[in-house]
Parts: sequence; C-alpha cells; structure tokens
Amino acid sequence: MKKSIPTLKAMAEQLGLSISTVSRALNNHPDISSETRKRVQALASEVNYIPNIFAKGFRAHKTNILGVVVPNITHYFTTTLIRGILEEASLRGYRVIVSESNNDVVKQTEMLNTMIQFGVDGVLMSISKMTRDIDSILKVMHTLPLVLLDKASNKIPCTQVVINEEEAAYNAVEHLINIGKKRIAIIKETQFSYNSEKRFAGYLRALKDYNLPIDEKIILTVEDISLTQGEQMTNILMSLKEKPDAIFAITDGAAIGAIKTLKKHKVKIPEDIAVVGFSNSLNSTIIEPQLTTVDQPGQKIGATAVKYLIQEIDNPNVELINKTIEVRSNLIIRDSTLSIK
Amino acid sequence: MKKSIPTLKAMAEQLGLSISTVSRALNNHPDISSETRKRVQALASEVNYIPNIFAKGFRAHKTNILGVVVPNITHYFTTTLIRGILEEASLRGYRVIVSESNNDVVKQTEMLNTMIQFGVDGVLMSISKMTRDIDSILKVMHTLPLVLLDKASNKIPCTQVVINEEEAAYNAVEHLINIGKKRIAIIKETQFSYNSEKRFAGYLRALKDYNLPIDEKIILTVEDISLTQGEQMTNILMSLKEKPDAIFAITDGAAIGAIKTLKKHKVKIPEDIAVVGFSNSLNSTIIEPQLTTVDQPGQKIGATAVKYLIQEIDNPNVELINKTIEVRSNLIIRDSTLSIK
DNA sequence: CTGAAAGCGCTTACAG
DNA sequence: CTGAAAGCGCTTACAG
Repeated sequence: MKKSIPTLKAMAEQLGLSISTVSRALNNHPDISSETRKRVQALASEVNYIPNIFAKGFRAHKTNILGVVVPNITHYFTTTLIRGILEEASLRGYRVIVSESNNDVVKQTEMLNTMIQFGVDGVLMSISKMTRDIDSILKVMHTLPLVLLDKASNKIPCTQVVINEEEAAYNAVEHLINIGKKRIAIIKETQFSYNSEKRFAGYLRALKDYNLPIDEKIILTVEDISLTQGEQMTNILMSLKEKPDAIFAITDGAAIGAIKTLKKHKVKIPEDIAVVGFSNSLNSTIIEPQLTTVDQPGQKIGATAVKYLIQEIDNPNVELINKTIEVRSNLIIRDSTLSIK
Repeated sequence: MKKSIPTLKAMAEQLGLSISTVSRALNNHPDISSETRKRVQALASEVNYIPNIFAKGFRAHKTNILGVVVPNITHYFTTTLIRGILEEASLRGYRVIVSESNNDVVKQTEMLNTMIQFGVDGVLMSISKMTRDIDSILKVMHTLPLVLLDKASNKIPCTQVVINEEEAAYNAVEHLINIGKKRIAIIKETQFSYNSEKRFAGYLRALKDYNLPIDEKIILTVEDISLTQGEQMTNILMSLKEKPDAIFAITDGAAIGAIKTLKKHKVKIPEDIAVVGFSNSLNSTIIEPQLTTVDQPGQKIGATAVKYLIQEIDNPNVELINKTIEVRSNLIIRDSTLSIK
C-alpha cells in the first residue's frame, strides 16, 4: 500500500542516463549540460524525489542529526531551550533527536549511548542534577562533540552556554536591598545543583557587598526544589523568632509556594516580606501578587548552543576552546517586590 | 582529536576473522562456535563497540526513528504528550525527532517533508490549527505511516488518538448545570480548530439534554484563543444586559483570563459566575480561586499513539483500519465551580 | 563452523 | 559532457 520512494537509480533508468549523471544534475554540478539538468530536475520534481539523507550521510559519516538530552521536558524553560535548538538546527539543515534523563544519572548515560548509536553528529545536554560521576560524559566527549547548556558543570571540559547565574542572583538580591530589605532568606538546593550553587554565590556576594550579615538560619537547602518545598520552607521561616523581610527562592515554583504560604499567614507582600523567584515561568504572572523574577532567554541559549556545536562538528580537528558563554538575563520587577504607593 | 568509532571491519582484522563472522557472533547467530563468539564479544565490549544503526537501517530501509510534529512545544500539555511518546518509543528501540509547526500550515508541510527526507519510519502529528488543505498530509500518508494525536481531523483517513473531547465538554457543562447554573457562556475558537469544535458540540448537547436555551450572545468565538482573549471576551460578557452565570472556556488560558477579569469586576466566583477550563494546566492550581478543568492524560495519549504507529510500521501491507481511539479524560472539580459552604 | 560477495542509495575521483 | 566503479558499515543468502 505504501508507494515506493523514488531513488536516483529509478530516475536514471527512466531517463536512460547513469546514476552519476542524475546525481550531478540534481546537485547542479557544472559539468552537466543544461538540457540534461532540466530533464532530470523536471522528473525529480514530478515524482517528488527527496534524497535519502542517510545514504548521503552514511557515506560522509554524517547524519545531520543533533541529540538533545534534558532532565525534564515538561518544564517551561526547557521547552524554550528546545524551541531555540529546533529553530537554529532547522536553519542549518539539522534535525533534532530529543530525550529525557528524568534527572536520573543512569538514564542520562543510557541516553548518551543511544545518541551515539543513532549516529548523531553532536550532543547538546542539560545535565541532570546529582551528576557526580562525570566519567560517562567524558567518554562521550571522546567520540562526539558535546556542548552543555543551562545546567552545566565546571568539571567537564567542553563548551558551555549558560546564563549569568551568579550575576543574575546578585542583581535580584541587590534589588531587594535597594527596596530596603535587610534580612533576606534564600531557598536553594544542595551543592550538586549547578544552577543553585551559582545563584547562592550571587546571593552571598550581594550580602557581603552591602555589609549584611549572613545568617544560616535563613539559608534553607532542599534536595529537590518545588512549589511544595517552597511552602514548607516558608513555614519554617515563619516559625523563626527573627523572620526575614524578603525571600529569594532560586526557582519560580518555590517562590510561588512561598507566596501562597505567606498569604495564608496574612503576611503583606511585599511590605512585610518581599519575594523574588527565578525563571520567569508562565505561573509567575498568574500568582497574585505577580512575581518578580529573572527572565532567562531560553530560546537564545538554545540557539547559541547549536551554533557552537555545529562549529565543533564542522571543525573536528581544531583543538577545543571550551569557552563558557554567558547569555544575559534580566530581572523582571513585579508586584511581589515593588510596592505601588 | 575524536577517536575513531569501532567498526565490524576493524574488529575482524584485529581478531583475524571475517566481517561476517564477527557480525554473526555479535548477533548470537547459532552457527558460530561459542569460543569465537566469546572472543568477539569480549573485544566488542573492550572497545565499546556500538553498531552503526544507520548502516543497519539503511540496508533494511529502516531508521528506527519516529518523527513528531506539534504546533507548539511550549504548551505544557504538549510536553506531556511528548514525554509519553519518548518513553514508549524508547522502550521499543525507537528514537524521536521533534519539530514544531508553530501553527503554520506551510511550515507543517515543510516539517513533514524533512521527516521523510530524514527517513523516519513513521510520523506522529498534532495538526496545526487552520489546516484546511489536507493534500500535503495525504501525500505523506502514501509514503509513510502516520498517526494523528490530540489535534486530529475527521477528514484524514488514518489512525487518530484523541481524548473524548465531546464527552468531556458535555460532562463539564453538565457539572455546571448540576451546581445550579442555567445561563452558561462558552469561549471557543472557529470551526477550523478540531478540539474547539468537539468541545462546542459537547456544550450544545448538554444544553439540549437539559432543555436550556442556546443563546448566540453568550457563544463567543475567537481566532486564536489565549489568556488575553479570555479577558476580552469576559469583558464583553460583563457588558451584556443578561449576564451569564457560568463560563465554559475551552482552554485553561482563556478560563484564567476570565477569572482575572471577573475578579476585577468584583464578581463572586463561583457564586455569581462559575468558571470551567480545559487541560488541567499547571496554572490552573496557581490562579485563585483554583480552576475546575478537564484533565487530559497526555502521556497516555502519546504512548498509545506510538503503539499504533509502530504496529503500522511493522505491518506495512495490512490494510489500515484507521480507528479513532478515545482516551478518557476526567473533570477535576476545584474552587471555581464548587462553593465551599 | 567460517568466508566471499552482493546490496541498501548516494557521491566522487577517475576515465574517456 | 557522461559513465563505470569504489566505498560508507552492515546483514545475509550462498558456498564450502
């Protein structure tokens, strides 16, 4: 029931030409007479000839496919990364195989291996939280160009495209200080989360620069940050004798959990306690008050990562430079920090 | 700098065997002596041999890759579809190429063509809104197995995996009637949106079954439904002499826009006007009051679609049955319709 | 039990 | 200007 897909051979027979000539005619090789070229191209469009890119790539050891591994595809920010990747890849004639690691290190390695098996030309990866064992990733790098994006790692010597995490967090905390906050809590993750560590560093630097004390009691660390964790941590903060006057949650989810809990406690936001999140997720404008947060240009990060990856694919013998490219993010100020007088 | 990838030929030379023997040994062919088999397999795992799936697939006219085309990858529901697709595909040894049509019919056709060019074994698609020209899709069907999911079309003769749109909408409206609502507005899209039409049909059937009048003035149709459109349509509803006592928005976004607008008008939700959405998006529990909505099992739909697609791939000559498979969805009742006494 | 050879669809250096 | 041939990595019917 399926029609047979047209091939060079079939067209060559039909036209009484050799396969080579047909191939050259379609690729606009200068040797071919314009008459032959026209005949071939006419037939090609008539039968809707589409070159088999694998036969092509198989010869050239190239599939024009990029592999993408992300921890969780349902996160809005991740989808913006992917959109950027798809667009840029498409412009450059690449397709994209996507897979999820579910923040599972074993699965992450598995995914990398199938990527190799499927012959991708390079891999883009946001690494899973809790990736302590770098070996499997290093192995991939010996076989294939690899670029990390968003969730990166200082320990892996490859090109990384990230946002200015530390600076963005610094700016967020500085904003809280500027609106008069002096006791700023943070809800963060453990040291195995790249993003969390960077944001925490920005938080610490801002407090130091403005001579604010660092108080362990309002530095809350959770294993796997979420809205629920934001609620729980905020309850802990509300039970303190010395309550904070601001909360910097390193994800929007946790920040929204914080806002929900503060509202239950009848705390005025931002007058009593201001809240800042991170990501500019869709939810951040649904919650009331709307959330001040850091907008991360996911699409740009994705597109940039593709550019660097293809550069490495096209120049396999150039010694790698392994830059870390920081894409700028912006603080979006909304009602959760800005009291409208 | 990149290591050469091990091949059968390289291993054959190293072991002093023929390529055929090495191939058979790795595939556990019964002819091979267990000693040879062991030697080969030992070397294979030592050099970390990974078969080139394209050389393999190229021979068998099979790439073990599925193509996915969705209108918009950033929609949460779409990511759950994709997650289901990725999981099921992975279990069955397939990889997935993803692409976005951005609800652009031309781009959708382009994507389908590159899918063919990249030699996918089959395609899963959520069709773009406003797809009036079916020809390009029918063409694909002659070349490749195609299964539609979620956003389908009665006009395309292929297997379709959808939710029970009509019934779900009926149940949602029935729920509004059960809590005492009698003048139920609907915010929907034009007739070129498959989902909208089905949901509208369910709305009409419920009103008829319960002998409620159908009033064109509270049936609002927009081109491209969104939160903003939900706000605008709700403003229109609030300007009517005879206001509705409930709003059924065919997406959560529009429902949330409705709630935001109703709150501005100081309307009590659900006492004065109840609101129901559709999708159970993440936002639906962030908005206050929390939104009653229809939960769509995206992951299951995705996984189911993969099963049917692979079935077609494996049985190319069986005459297609072109079933429409309906996956059940559930109404999730929350504060926007249920007054807690 | 093992090997030589053909072939999947394409490109390209080599002839003519 | 055109064609015959090799080769990309693999599997498999055919020999032996």
